[in-house]
Amino acid sequence: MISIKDIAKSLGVSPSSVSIVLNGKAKEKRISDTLASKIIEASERMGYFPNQAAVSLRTGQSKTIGLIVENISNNFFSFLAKTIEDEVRMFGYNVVYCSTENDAIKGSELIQMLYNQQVDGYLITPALGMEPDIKKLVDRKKPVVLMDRYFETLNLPYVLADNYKGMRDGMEMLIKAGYKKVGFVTNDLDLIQMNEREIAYKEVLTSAGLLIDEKNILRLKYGFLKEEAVTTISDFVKKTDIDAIFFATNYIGIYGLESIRNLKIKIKKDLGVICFDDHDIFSLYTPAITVISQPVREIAITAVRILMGELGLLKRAKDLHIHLPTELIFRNSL
Amino acid sequence: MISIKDIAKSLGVSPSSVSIVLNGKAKEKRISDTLASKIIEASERMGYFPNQAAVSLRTGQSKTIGLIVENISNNFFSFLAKTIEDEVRMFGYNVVYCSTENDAIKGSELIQMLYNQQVDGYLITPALGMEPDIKKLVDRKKPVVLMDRYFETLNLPYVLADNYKGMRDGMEMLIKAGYKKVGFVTNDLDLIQMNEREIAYKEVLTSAGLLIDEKNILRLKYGFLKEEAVTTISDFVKKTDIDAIFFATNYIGIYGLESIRNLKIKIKKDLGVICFDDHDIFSLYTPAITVISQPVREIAITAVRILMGELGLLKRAKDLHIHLPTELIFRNSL
DNA sequence: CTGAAAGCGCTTACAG
DNA sequence: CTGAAAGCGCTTACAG
Repeated sequence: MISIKDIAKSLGVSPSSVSIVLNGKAKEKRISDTLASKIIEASERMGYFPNQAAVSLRTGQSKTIGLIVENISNNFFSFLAKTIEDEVRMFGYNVVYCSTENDAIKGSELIQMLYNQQVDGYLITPALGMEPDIKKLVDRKKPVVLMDRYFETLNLPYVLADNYKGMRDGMEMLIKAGYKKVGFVTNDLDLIQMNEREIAYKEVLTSAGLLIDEKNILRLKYGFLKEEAVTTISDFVKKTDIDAIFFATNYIGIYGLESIRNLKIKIKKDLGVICFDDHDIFSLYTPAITVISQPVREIAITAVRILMGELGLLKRAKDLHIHLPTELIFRNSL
Repeated sequence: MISIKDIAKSLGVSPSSVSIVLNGKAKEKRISDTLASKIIEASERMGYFPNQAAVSLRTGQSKTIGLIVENISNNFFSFLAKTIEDEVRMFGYNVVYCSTENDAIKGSELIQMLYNQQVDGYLITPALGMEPDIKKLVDRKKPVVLMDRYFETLNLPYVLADNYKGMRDGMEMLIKAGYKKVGFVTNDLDLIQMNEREIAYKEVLTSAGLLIDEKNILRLKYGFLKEEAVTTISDFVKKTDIDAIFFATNYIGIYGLESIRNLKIKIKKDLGVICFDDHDIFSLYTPAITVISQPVREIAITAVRILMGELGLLKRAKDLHIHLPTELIFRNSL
């Protein structure tokens, strides 16, 4: 590994001059143009690249972002991860990813690990219970941007879909289409984005003059295996008399499609189906499933932009609490 | 941030003793038990965590693995990433991910970036043309394990599915089921795993006494947008008289299903369908699609095990060229 | 059994 | 306009 010292020695100048020039501060520090160009030429010829560990130790900047998601293998999060990667790369940043699996203990360890690694900023889709650890980060002046969900008690930047409005859109369309008994299948996590969807579900029912029947709401245990989930949804559909079903997330919707298929129920004719969050499966399924699509790409881009603002690489955003509009994609399931 | 010096000062001992104890070398360096336990107690009480940048600079070990995939947002790779994350975490490692998008120029930059970041080891699904950059890594004594594909000219550890055998299995089943004109839709990347699939496709045809008709092979341009791919496959199906179609990857298969649906062709009755690599969509589709499933989890686990061997954290593997068996999952499309 | 010192590669305040 | 020196936080060879 060739170092600044090597370049300095080969040119008979001091390492500090080399450092200054390579950091683009030649003008500022009034290094002569001749010396500057000699240094640049030599560094290229010798194939010099800075040792990030040394830079990091010295400056406290690692040029690395920590990305904490629920599960990197999940569609939504891996797509988020890809956009984040592309966006931060434009600022010269790498990203370290971690999956919490919605476990606060694990999330806490991951934050500690990223902290030790000296990551410069954090993009987090927090699990319930990670609040204190995230607060600690903020206390230590680390920039944090939350995605997909947030804590009402923590005044932090966040970016997510407008879950309330998106859910309202979907529900209103169901009501307008004449459905009267809409089932809702969600998970049992007390996360803000899920809660907002549920609130909208209930509000639309109420304002349409329909009753909220708790029996029509199914809360799937998070961490259910596929088979358990599919069976539970089947049982739920069988024992209620709903005429439409709203799946609160795409993975729940995928399980739900399997349940419905197993029950040999005809989608649209026997049961209207709609899902929050799109997925390749939904457009390919027969019939294609109507969804509320989340602006995943925009969530990632916006979160990165805010984070770069906090890191001083971009103008600081004024608005730090962002709800991005969802899109109702009408297909063939209602 | 509290440092080793702070602990040393608070205890009135030297920083070296603290370092030795915290690295578990108390016995080896014959530090007294009393001092050792005092140091451990203090470090916990004060909430000490090592600054990884400093450790990295000093030891040359960053405790970070570089993961280079084709595209982190793709199902196969994000699942790979999740397993890798879990596996390396057990050794105290983090992982930085990058997507090449099958672009060698980008891949080259990413490798340089990871190298500067001082990652300890590399897990790479290489794009065509990354050979020289990977070779440079090896020359610099960096452990590298290739996944999903490899270079025949580079004697490096690799782990992938047994593409040849998997494809044979699928083709033999098609032949046995009586199909005579099997179409093959692949991409135009000259990657080893794709080549092996094509070789097996041709060999089975030949040994079944059937002709290889180049018109029955479609090579989709990598980077095709969804619409282009769907249309191209539709045109291909229309102008050939194939009785079955073998999709060479899951994303091609997903496009293909859409093409077939657009053409209003009946799967199984009019056209047998099989795909290399499974996906949620295939089991949910009507009819469910028969696939050759890759052992993604095992690929990740094995690759990590080999890498940890190279890093000296595990017994070094003897066998460094691993072809893992695929599984034929028979469903309803033939 | 323990401490002082050197050094990993870099940046920056300071001196000239 | 340029260089020598200090120091980021750690580890390790060396001295005692």
